[in-house]
Amino acid sequence: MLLTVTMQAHKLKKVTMDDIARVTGLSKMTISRVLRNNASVSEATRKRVLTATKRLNYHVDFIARQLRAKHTFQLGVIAPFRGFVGQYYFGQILQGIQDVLTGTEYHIALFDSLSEDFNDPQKCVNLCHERRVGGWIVVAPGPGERFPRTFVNLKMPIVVVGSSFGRQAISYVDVDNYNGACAITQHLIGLGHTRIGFIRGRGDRHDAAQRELAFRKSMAKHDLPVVEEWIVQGDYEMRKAFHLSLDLIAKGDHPTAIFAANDQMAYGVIDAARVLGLRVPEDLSVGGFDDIEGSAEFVPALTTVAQPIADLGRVAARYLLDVLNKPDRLRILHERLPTQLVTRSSTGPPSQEREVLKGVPARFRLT
Amino acid sequence: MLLTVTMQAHKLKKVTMDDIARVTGLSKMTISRVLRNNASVSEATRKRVLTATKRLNYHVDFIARQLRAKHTFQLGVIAPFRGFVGQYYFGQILQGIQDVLTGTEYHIALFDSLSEDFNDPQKCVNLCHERRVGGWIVVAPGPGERFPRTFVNLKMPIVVVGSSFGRQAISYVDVDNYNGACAITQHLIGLGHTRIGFIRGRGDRHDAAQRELAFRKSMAKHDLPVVEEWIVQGDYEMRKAFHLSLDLIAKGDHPTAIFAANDQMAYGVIDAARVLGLRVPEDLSVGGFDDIEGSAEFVPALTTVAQPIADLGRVAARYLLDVLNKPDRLRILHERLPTQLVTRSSTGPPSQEREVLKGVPARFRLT
DNA sequence: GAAGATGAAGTTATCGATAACATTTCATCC
DNA sequence: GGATGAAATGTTATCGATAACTTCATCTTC
Repeated sequence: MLLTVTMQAHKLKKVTMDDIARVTGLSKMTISRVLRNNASVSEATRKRVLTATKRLNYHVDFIARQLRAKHTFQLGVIAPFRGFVGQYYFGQILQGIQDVLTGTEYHIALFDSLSEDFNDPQKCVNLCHERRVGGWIVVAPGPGERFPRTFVNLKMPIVVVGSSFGRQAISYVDVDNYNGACAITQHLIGLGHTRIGFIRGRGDRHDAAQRELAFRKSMAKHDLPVVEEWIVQGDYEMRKAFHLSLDLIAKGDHPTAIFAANDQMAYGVIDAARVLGLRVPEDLSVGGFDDIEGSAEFVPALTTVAQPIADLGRVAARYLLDVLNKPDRLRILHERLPTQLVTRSSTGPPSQEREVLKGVPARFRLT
Repeated sequence: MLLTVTMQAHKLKKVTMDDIARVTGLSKMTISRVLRNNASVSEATRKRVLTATKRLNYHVDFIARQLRAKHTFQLGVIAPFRGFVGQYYFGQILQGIQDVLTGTEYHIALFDSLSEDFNDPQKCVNLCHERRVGGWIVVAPGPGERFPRTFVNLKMPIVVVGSSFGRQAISYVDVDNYNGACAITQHLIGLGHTRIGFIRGRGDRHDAAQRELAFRKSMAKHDLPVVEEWIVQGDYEMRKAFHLSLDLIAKGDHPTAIFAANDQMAYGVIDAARVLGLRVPEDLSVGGFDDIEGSAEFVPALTTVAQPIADLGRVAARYLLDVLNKPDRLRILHERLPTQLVTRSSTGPPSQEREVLKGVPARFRLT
């Protein structure tokens, strides 16, 4: 339904500083001084100006101010819209960024990293020059994305969140995936598990690789064998992990513990275990990574690795504001925030009895 | 780790039109005409200008252009960061908006509706005046939020997504919650169910109310009794629905079908059924609403109501661009996009046997 | 009481692009 | 060949705020 209303739309005859100047009999500059609150103005005129400002309903025009300041008081946040925005992880980062920006004059401009604007090198350069944001926060870029490097070349302040770029001259903040994954693997080993499976995250992701590496190293450190067919390729989604786990568990000889590279997949594993009649953690311990919303209330409550996701956003935003305030020197930030092992009820010592059976209950066994 | 590199940071000595004009021996205005591609310029000068433009690596300054155009070529998207951004629903809407904006000069500025900027009336007016966005898209405002009205009063182009504002002079796009909920209720009734439970969405949400109303009316239309203790208050989250369902089903006398007001809650219901040993759909049919990612692959595949969520964003963005292009008349948009019933395997005819038993298997029964 | 310091304003130029108007050029037509 | 007008280009003013400089009055200080 589309009503056409006869009505003057949004026609701004904006009140400007000139108007205030005329009304008060002062000069435009004095008005500016009062409003910016930064130079010597007598108390009397200050009052006079503020009164007029209120009476005429004056508001600064940011665009004009920006033209002088030469940037827009915005931070550009670049994230992959498809499959990422709309996830808990992204929401938390955004929240963290906003936390820092609240109370400053800065706001968020949001861009889709999957759009042509970033993947066509020419367009990318244009965008970067034309949209005069103060700095860029790139969220979870894949390893194939080249635009962060372009931005650096153009001398734009930039910080990457949730992907490490090694020792390159690109700033980043990430969580410490490696040590987090070590912690949970060692937790499982400490409980007495020797037969541990691993469900990988998306193949193209840096964090997935880190978590796997940590798993392997931790196993090796304790002289435990890594069974290659118990390491399967997931995609960070619950469904895939569910089906993978059905296969994995249904094999006569299955692990007593599974470390899924994120919580979503851990849910899938538990779901599969339940379908096959295995109890968690008595028959199968399951560990996750992320500690997403709901993992604490999940039944069974999930043992996982908590990431300070919102802090990623906070650190990134603070870094950029800092760079913008002191643009004389460009500091490069390489930071990995510590994670924390959260022990709940989805993991426990392996049941000796089950270990002997080495398989699913007979009624579920594939023949 | 914070390295301090001695390096000149982002110091723009921008190339301007004046530079191009000087180099080519033309006037600034001609340069502008070539670049904006809109007036008569000879092919020769056009080439000359474009060459120089490339050679000097010139890029328009959006801020300056904005100052003349009197707006920022941005659409302001306002959404509740806490608990909403980071959800599938939000991601889809954003994607839809971006779809429309891609190829235009417009970009997205993102604001948190929960921040003081919008809830303090004074700050809200300031923000609205100062950030010169072309128009505002307000995503899923609660019924208590007053700022959409403020924006309308200030004559700002605005459109609300995912909440209806009745016949007020505020534009909105929403899905047709009412008819969608009717469809799935009738589907259950059509299968032969007469004992149907309902799990409500969040109490303060308009869509939750609509879905409940539709459920009640549909039941009444078929002369079926609405059992009040089978209508329980959920919160759109899986966990709550899980626990509510445990209680609901564990009562000796339980419904043969449950309509959960969204898919997340439907998952919770199914989970509870599984824990209590009920088969879905043989012992309990479960219907959802939303058709979120994963509902098709869920086991059992979920019968639900598909919403064209991304279309909400598309319609909203298109409406705003339209208003901005023809600002002479303000059109008011009231649109409810149709939903579609998706029949999958989580619903089926009630089992006669179960109906007689009217309860959970004896071993689970509370005594 | 004169020189200099301080405070409170005003003036001018500028950020970079573009609308509105003005001018020049040149082809076309009776 | 002079009138006509469209095409191609130039000039000026403007968007709104602010930095940098200037002016003027008042206040110190020896």
